[in-house]
Amino acid sequence: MTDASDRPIQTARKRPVTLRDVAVAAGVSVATASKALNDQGRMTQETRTRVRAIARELGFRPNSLAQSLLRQRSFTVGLLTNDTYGRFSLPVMAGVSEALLDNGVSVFLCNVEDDPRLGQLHVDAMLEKRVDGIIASGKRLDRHLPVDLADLGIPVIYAFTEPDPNSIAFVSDDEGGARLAVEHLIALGRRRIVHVTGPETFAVVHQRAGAYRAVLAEHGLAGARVLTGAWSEAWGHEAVARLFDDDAEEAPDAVFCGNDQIARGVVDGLRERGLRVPEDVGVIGFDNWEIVAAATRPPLTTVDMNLTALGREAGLTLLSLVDGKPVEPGIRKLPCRLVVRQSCGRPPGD
Amino acid sequence: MTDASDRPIQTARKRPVTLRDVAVAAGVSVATASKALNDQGRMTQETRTRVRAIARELGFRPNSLAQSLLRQRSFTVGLLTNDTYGRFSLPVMAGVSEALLDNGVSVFLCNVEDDPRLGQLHVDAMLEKRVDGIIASGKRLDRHLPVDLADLGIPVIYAFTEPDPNSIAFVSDDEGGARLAVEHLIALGRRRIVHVTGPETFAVVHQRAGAYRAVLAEHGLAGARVLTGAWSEAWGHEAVARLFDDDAEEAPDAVFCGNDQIARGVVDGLRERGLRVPEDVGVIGFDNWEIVAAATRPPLTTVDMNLTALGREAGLTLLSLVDGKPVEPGIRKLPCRLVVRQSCGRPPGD
DNA sequence: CCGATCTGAGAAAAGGTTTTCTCAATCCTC
DNA sequence: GAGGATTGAGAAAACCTTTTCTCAGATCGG
Repeated sequence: MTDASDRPIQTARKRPVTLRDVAVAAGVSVATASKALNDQGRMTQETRTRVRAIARELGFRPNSLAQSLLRQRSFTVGLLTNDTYGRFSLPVMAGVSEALLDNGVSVFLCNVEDDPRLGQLHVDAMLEKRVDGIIASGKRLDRHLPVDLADLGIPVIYAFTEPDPNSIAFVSDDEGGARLAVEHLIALGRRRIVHVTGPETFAVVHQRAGAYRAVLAEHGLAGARVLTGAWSEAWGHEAVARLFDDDAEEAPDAVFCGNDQIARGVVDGLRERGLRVPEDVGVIGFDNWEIVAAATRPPLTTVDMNLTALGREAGLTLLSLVDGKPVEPGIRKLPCRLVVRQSCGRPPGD
Repeated sequence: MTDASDRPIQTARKRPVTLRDVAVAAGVSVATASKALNDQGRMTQETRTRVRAIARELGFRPNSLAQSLLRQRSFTVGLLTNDTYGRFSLPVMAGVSEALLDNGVSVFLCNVEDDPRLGQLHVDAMLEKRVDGIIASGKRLDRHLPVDLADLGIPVIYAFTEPDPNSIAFVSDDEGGARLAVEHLIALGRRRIVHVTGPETFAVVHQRAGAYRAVLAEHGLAGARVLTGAWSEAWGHEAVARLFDDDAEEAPDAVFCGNDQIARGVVDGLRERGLRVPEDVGVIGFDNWEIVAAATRPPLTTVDMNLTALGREAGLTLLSLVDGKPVEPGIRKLPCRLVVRQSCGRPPGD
């Protein structure tokens, strides 16, 4: 077999066309070419259009490396997260990306797991690449990323993760979300509502449980009951056993769950006991994780934390900061949204 | 209330330390400073260590924009995907990122959905940022991204998505994966194995079904049966009804499912019929989507497509290409891996 | 002690773009 | 027609780093 040197082999990239090439082709100086393309400086309309036509023809793309070097601005930001499976940070990322794309800003995604060494590595890489700012995100509202982002010399925004003191952060309003859920159940006529949620080591567990108790109290309902466990289907399943096995006459008529997986376990557990959802027991989840919420039978009514909107706000705020506009430090809570499906029954008047 | 100008407000980023600053502080020229830091050129050891000490002291970080401009290499690549929820592309991304981080390369993540306009926008942005190369990924092996990546002038690698002709691609070996699954079931003594999978519009459905039939034939087993439907739990559930309602004496003793969600639906359906998994029926999934596979009761035995390894290979190959090394075009199939949990029973001798 | 070699370090160019400054030519006004 | 204003366009500096070239002084061999 001879050397198949005619076979197409991927290699050799062509030299990109520079402003100089355009200038030469148009018979003007690079300065004039630059001004023609940027609508700057003074020249005849003829020159301007000629340069532009040639630039288009040659497929000229300004080298953003050179621009960045000059402008001291890279039009690049870093998104740091420890949420490997993207459960929370991908929606945030979608929002950030959406907000920034329109401004010509690209996003470096860096997953640091929970490894400080990896975190430092990524932060160093971002700093060297001269990102204009950093958005820190995560999988938990009450845990720090394994890196210190203070005094980096560039703006930092926290989105859905534990912020540094005196920084700017966007988080979901978990109390508000819990209120939405419980008030929805009450509006549907449920009276014996229990709360099955995650481990007590999570701050949101307390926030939501507090709101749950407060709403019950506001409506004169006694018998608040909070069961904490894992964030898993198995725990939802087990919680049903605990709730419905002892005294059936006082059994709950609704379960407010700390996430959709627990809710799914609860629904499955109820069905195995011959209890109908939503006729006998209403179930409401949290997170609106489509893949779980929509696959549950019946599909879950749940609370959506609006993570994409949160990411969008974070992105826009970061841009303000990069532009030098002052922004008050503090934690902004963004409202949640109720997504009504079928696991609680139809709302009245619907 | 007076103007609280003493309140800490995020603004004003400090000017980064440049090589010039280091040189001045060390009393040498920038050329010498550069050489000192890069172990180049000739100078006394004393000068070298002094410059380095000062650089460290000042927290000097070379501006990678300037380096990139000079080296014609940005140490940046783009990862293009249309997999919004990251089901497939996040593991790929993890592998890519892992392979590149060690080489000082950062990754722009760009989600283009299925929108050609968005795709073009992202590709243009990447080209302007002078990425060294692009990795195209997706949620489906037999669909193109909504962008044309040919003739971009930079290397492109396809990972878990439909490649252009004559390009370089890494995909999972779905036939091999299916063989693993069916042979596993046969090794466990199952004889009446059916295949419940996704829509016929997917190429992988045919590939896997073909391998399934082939393995049955190789073992002298007749009665191959393929049921196609949606990639959903609901379909798995419904398939069980079709399979187990008609003639119970010839009911299957194993179900090979096209993905973990279908498998989950099958397991649930079987339980509702009083059939035990794995004692009465073995069930095997595909994808090894932890969140589904591990939450199923019993946990699913399933096929893992090794997407992270696939991403790593893609990343390393892209680097070779960027370094100018020639790489043969073609499609590389990477082997799948069987993940044994409990839904098929314990393998003999285990 | 003189020419050749070696050593340490700086000057300058390059990479691509933007912006300010400069300058020659043209136009206007009186 | 002379002086000033205006216009079109180019030269050069700046952004920051790397690398090649140059050069003065020191060292060495004879």
